[in-house]
Amino acid sequence: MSTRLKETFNGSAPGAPATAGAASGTPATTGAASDAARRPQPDPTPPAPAALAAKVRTLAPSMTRSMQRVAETVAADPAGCAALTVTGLAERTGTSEATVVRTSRLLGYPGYRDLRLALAALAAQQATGRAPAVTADIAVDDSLTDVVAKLAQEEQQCLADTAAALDTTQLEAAVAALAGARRIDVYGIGASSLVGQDLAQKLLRIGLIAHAHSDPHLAVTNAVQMRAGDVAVAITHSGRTTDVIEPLRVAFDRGATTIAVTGRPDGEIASYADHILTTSTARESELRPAAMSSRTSQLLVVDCLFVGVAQRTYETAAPALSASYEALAHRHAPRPR
Amino acid sequence: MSTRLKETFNGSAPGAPATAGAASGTPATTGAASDAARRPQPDPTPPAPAALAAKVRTLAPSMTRSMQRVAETVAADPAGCAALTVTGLAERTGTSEATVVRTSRLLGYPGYRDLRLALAALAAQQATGRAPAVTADIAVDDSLTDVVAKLAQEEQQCLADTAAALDTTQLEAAVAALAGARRIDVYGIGASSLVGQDLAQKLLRIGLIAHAHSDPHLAVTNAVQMRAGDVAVAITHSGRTTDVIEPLRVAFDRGATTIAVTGRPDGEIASYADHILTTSTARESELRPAAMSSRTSQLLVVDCLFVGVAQRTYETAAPALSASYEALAHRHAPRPR
DNA sequence: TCACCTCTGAAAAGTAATTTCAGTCACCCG
DNA sequence: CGGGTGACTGAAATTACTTTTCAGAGGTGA
Repeated sequence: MSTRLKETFNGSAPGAPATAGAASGTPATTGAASDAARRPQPDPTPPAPAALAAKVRTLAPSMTRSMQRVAETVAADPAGCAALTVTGLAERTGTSEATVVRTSRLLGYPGYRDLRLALAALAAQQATGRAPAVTADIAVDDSLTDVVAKLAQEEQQCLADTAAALDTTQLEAAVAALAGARRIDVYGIGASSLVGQDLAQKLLRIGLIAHAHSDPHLAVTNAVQMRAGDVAVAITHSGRTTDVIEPLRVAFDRGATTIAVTGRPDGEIASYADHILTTSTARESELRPAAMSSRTSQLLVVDCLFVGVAQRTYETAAPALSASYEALAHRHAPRPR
Repeated sequence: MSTRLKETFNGSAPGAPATAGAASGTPATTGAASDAARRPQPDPTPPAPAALAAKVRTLAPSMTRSMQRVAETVAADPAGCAALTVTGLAERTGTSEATVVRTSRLLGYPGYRDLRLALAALAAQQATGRAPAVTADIAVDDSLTDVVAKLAQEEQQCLADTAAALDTTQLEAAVAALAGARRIDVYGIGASSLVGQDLAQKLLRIGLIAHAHSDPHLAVTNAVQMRAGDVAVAITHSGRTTDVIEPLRVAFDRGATTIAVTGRPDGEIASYADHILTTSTARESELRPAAMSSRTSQLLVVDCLFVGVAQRTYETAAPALSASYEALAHRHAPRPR
């Protein structure tokens, strides 16, 4: 059958011998025209996406021995072959460049370049497909690559859980209280102390009077000063950290509005909280103590509080934000490069 | 291979006195000298797999305008760009072939050919992967429900980007250094200070001697005491916070092993870091300053460091972890219910 | 304003892909 | 059994694409 294409692909009819440049652009002779006309489809298949192995099997019978070698090599190790040039692949399969190109054509690509691209794509698909859920606990002998993947995965899950479980009504109330507060105290101990400082830093940045306390004694001392119109925020994952509950109780008794950010909305701390924001907890393992996921979760809640407050005090918050940015500029070395 | 590329920017190597040196290093410090001597490796970046969008964001600030155009085009439409030749992409972005090649290099590939391969791979992943994830900026009039959803979404993305872009080799080296450290100093200012404290807290928990400094003067004072066998960690998103660079430089000069956790691996801080861990940067908007995403990213890196160290010192870490847990038990109110 | 320095793209140089072409081999027919 | 025929193959020539070089444009600081 004439389908046995004359190696040449574009309409360079044998009519014009040698013929340098003219080939592509020239409208051409009758011979070329009819050739083009009779070239309905070089190959009915569009650049195959990922069903390459199947295609190789289908087409194998119509291939010559050398071409089969190329096709099989390619199907067996897409990733490896994608890294090779024509010459490289020719060598690896013990054939010539011409054969590689011919194989590429037979498989439905315009040339080797495109086969190579498809190979890279295929390799990527295989790679992602082969990476199933990494839900397993982090083990002592996990590679660092695994550790990174698992940690990222777990924290992402934690964020999703927290967002889904967060009570918008409570959040709304908490934001309103913060936005109108005369002064804000934040209580947190240990890991939660950092979250508290983060909140206080952010609120300060938009012009609110906020202070984070991690010293239980000082916290209580300060709490005594609180009164109606003030807001106290307590952050504790367990919901029963006495050193944090105590100042919140004091502030509550003094008439301040109290907010609890906790993973145990039924804990003792709930008794003294006007608004409760629940953080979620991920499974924890030996190497991944609760502190990690609770922190992630708490920070998301804190960010939500901050953005909410910033929205409601936009008139003052926006200028304050850019001002604090400007003020820090000179603490940085001159632009590199 | 033999083609020793000429235009190689390899400015990535901090030592290159050509550009960076002229600009910032002019004051002629001892740092520059020891720096050149101890320069770790020419290009720490392996061909990124799929973290391309993140990488573009990270590197964008250090790119010229035309390069940014190329990088953005490529990040926005990997599939489309994979089909283009250098010339095609140059035309599409209104630049020249040279610029496209330069951009490819900056992104960590040997040349355009390889970037194109990676693009094809990325496109394939995206195609099989999930929906494009629509992330609009947070607006002033968004409802709190929207705010929660958007924040959670963005932080998740940030985690994924960070994990994908994290250089395992660097991480491995950093973990090894920390695990064997005689003492560990952590430098961080502002928002990064909290991350630093988090790291120090965690390391303390597993029996290492770690201290976080947020006072620049005290940090330098402490850095002077560092010597070989000690490890200094600096955390700065911008990579050019002088108050953090300074103590790291001092520790570096004293012979300590230095680690930088930064969003700008090409920043000045790179000159004094034996190991660089790159955090990724999310788009930032007015209501969501860079601090938020950088913090999320930094914390993931810190967690990875911690888990890595805990694995390598498991014999002592495991008992230490449970011991600290026990020790805190009495600070909690009796179990509710 | 001038000197300097970086960025940029046009074009040269180089590398990889494609096509040509002639040699080889197997098969088939006389 | 021998000669002819046609298909397969790889070396070499050609073409397409990529990379490097280089000089001018545009900006910046003195």
